Amino acid sequence: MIRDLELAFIKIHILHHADKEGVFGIGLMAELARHGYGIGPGTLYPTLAKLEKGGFLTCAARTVEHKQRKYYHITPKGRALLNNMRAKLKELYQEVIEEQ
Amino acid sequence: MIRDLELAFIKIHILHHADKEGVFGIGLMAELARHGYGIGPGTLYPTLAKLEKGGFLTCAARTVEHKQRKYYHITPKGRALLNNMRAKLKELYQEVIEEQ
DNA sequence: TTTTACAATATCGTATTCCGATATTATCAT
DNA sequence: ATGATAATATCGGAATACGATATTGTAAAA
Repeated sequence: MIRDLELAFIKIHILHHADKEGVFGIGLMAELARHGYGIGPGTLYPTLAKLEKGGFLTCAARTVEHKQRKYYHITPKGRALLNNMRAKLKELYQEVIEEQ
Repeated sequence: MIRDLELAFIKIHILHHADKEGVFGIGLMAELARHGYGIGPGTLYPTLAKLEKGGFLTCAARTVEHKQRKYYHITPKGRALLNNMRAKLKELYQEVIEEQ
């Protein structure tokens, strides 16, 4: 009932980070935890897979620091979604925070 | 995959409006449509019922303009949630919009 | 070469949610 | 009473959430 609100914010975070640099599962979990968001592997990995399947992210396996990771990057379609959400976020911010 | 992002924003909208004044189903649908959000009765009414059940909104039936409506108002618990989401929204805004 | 340890990703099952279409309820005018 | 309209409620198939568990890949130790 409430959780989905956080999850939505988490997804926007993911798109935003995937726009700036490659992101991978565990790294994201740590980054999100730093921001006060909790998400476990059972939710995050299927989410990344769905974002890839939907064409918003691309995936490339790479070995870094002796660890096999799947790095995700944003696609043009993903960037379009992100920009769309940015616009909605801006509007929501203005209504819910600025004008009270 | 994407829809839930909009839905989260819609729920925050609902809480925000229910904080300012009484809101009811169809009125909300029109208001949200004005903001570019689409939500049908099959989603909105269960959502309102769940928010009430969760203790975030209270409900009072009233007859206005010859129409029987169920007006929802925010509760202290709902306001706490709203403020929590406001804080997260602010943080997200700063990260995703301001600092690019 | 096997084994061990560890990091990273993937899957499973139950409970919950979404939402278009349809049904139900309430009110007033005729 | 009857009809018209506004508002709310319900149904069912498809999709999602997520803790717990399993699987895969890498490198150092035995």
